[in-house]
Amino acid sequence: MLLSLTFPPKYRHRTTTALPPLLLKLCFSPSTAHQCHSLSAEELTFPTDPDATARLLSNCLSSDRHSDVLSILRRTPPCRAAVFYWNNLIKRSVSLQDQRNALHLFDEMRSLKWIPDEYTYPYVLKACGDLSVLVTGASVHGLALISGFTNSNVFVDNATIAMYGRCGANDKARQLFDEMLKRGVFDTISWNSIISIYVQSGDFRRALRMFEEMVSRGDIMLRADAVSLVNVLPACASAKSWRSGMEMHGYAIRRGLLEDVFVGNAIVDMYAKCGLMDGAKNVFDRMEMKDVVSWNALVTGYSQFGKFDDALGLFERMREKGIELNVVTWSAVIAGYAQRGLGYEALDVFREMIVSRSQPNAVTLVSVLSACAAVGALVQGKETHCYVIKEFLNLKGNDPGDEMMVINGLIDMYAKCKIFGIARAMFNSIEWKDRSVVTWTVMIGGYAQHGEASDALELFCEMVSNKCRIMPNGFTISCALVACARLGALRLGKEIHTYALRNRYEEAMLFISNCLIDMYAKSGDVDAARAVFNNMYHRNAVSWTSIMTGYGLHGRGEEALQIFEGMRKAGLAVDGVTFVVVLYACSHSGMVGKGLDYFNNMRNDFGIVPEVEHYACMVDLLGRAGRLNEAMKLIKDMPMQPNPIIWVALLSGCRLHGNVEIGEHAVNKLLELNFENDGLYTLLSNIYASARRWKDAAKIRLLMKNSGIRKRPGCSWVQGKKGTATFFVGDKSHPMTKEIYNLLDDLIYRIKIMGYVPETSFALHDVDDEEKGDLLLEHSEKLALAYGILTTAPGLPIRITKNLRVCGDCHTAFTYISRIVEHEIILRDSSRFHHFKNGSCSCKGYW
DNA sequence: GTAGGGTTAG
Repeated sequence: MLLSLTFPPKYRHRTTTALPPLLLKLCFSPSTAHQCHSLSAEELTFPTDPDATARLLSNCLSSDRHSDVLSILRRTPPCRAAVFYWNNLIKRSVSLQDQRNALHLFDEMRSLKWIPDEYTYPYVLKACGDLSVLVTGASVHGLALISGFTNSNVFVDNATIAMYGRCGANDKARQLFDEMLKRGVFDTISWNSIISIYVQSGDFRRALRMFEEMVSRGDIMLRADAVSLVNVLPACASAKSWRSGMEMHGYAIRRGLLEDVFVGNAIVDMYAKCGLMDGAKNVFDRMEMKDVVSWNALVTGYSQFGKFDDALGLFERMREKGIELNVVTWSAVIAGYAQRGLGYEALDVFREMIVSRSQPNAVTLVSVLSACAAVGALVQGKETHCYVIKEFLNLKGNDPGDEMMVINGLIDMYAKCKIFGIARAMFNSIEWKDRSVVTWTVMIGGYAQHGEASDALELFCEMVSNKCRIMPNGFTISCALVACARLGALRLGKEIHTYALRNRYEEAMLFISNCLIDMYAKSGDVDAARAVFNNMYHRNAVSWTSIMTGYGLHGRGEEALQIFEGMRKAGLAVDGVTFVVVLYACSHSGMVGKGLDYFNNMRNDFGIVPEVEHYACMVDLLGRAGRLNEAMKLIKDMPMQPNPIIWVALLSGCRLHGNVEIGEHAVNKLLELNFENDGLYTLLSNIYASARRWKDAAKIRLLMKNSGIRKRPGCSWVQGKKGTATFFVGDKSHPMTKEIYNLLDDLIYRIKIMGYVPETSFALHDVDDEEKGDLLLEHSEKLALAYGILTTAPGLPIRITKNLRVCGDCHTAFTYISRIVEHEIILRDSSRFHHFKNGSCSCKGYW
């Protein structure tokens, strides 16, 4: 129909039955001729005059009627002169990012017996490269080879190299490049292509070497141009080789290439990524032509090297100057806030972005979600989820990888807001094949960090099982180790340690090792933690503080302080966190004098102002040592408002030393702060019970009952040969219950002879002492110990973990029992580790 | 041919 409108009327009644001689000559096969004969009546209006066809094609092309061009080509017998029009259609398709269509056009033209020329191949090869279809690309390469274009036309060869590069066949690309070098037929583009391949595949060193070789050849015909620099500068940036970058900067000045805004931008970016912000700023200031990319490069440089204020200043200047902000600018600022944990500020910027009608993309949304995750802003996170559904997901032209990233961001956000139900449902709804390592990792990490450590490990095991066979990355390993640390899952932690060593996680080894230190220390084996620490190539402040915390946890304060001195000698910056750890180690080791010294001198000697956490450590330290009045005085003299942690620390001290008066004070303060939990009431009730104030203890229990607060049940677990056995108070569900209780009876009988007297105040119940002794017998840690003794080979340590603080009576009983069993008993409670051996405990009373 | 993003440790 269209055709009939565009044809000049004089051709209307001509038919194609009799082809003019020229066209006949150019017909390649009878089949095409046959097609010409089988046109419908309407289509018979097609011009038979080749000149008229050429004019018509030219007209259609110049008036952008591309579908008409195609229709005409389909009806025109193949001819060399008109291949140009096919090329044009293919080129257009490629530039419109419709690579599939480009390949279809190529197929169609060949099936119609047209012969592609030296201009066709580069476009088609580019389409193959963009689609990363190696097999198709190689067959196109083969066609070009038979047709005689390969090895004779530098454009086709360059395009072939680029195609192989995009398909990941770097060796093949290099082979072709080397052949071109041998023949002496190459140009700057050939070099740029091969260098670009190395940059894309992350082989920055080789890319830089190739660039140097290119420049040092001194070939007048082969000059590195703006494209070469723009190609290779990101390699300097990624490899952090600012020396090469500076040489390129010099080269750009010598060759007058700095005027190219792309080159200028690439140099600014190179300096910024190498952390040389002054260099970046200098180049930026001297650039005559700047665009939004120049600004963005500088803004992100400042943001990523901790100079976020400078980044924000630039952002403001951009706005003052009326520079049109693009999605990258907005995203960079949002991400900057999010990374610093300033989630609400990030959300404000996002709101502004929407108001200014900038269209957020995947990167923006991911940053916004990470902002929500950082501050646990569930409502805003859900709003963002709605936005994602309405404005982003299933949008035409979305990159599936981008969609996946946003979904990962959503899962992470829900998990960090502790909405595991939604997070897990989203995770489950993703098809197996679509789940990436990151998808698994955000889910595992979410569980691990927010108290669902066993779910984390279950998922981790599923991920690496034969069913899934997903290779965890460094992040995954770290998350799994965090979960092990939480559970004290030494056995699995060790397995993961071996796995990490076997599978070479070099680039993540700092993180993994730091997690390993923490895992070993929190699983009771601080010496293994120390071994990991000693074997590290690189250590950072976290490594030092982790091993210090480990020693602190185990009451090995002297060693912790030695580590602290080592850290200072190694020239590492000491910060507030370091001092929290130092004071913590002192308090768990009863080193009151040392702790006071450090606390009193930290401001003068290290310039660190004590914050509320440091005061909490001091209250804990004095409280554990029974110096409760001093602790009270410290709280009174604090320059800031005491927070619940301070009062809980004081209350624990009161429990340990039976101080009713100060304990009541602490509880009142906690209630004023609306801090209520089961632990608080249990502590107070314990304090009353130990002072034999049964009525008050009963009152508290009644209060708990009436206000619906239930004491979290004590729960202990022990790692046996056949996995982990868990015990609650009075638990009789274990298959070995009979043996366990028999052994306990026997042990208690024997330690009573040695002088053990049940400390009945720890049984909350208001019953006579004989019966209380029985209730004490049923404490979960005692059950776990008996099970441990029954299932552990003599000489090996028994590792028990308790969810709450260990009970005082159990502590005494364990001390006695450690004299008669051939095991070291390592008990981890919610506060610290106790190593019972030969009738003494490592905590030396400071528990 | 340049700029931005998700998951890890004290």
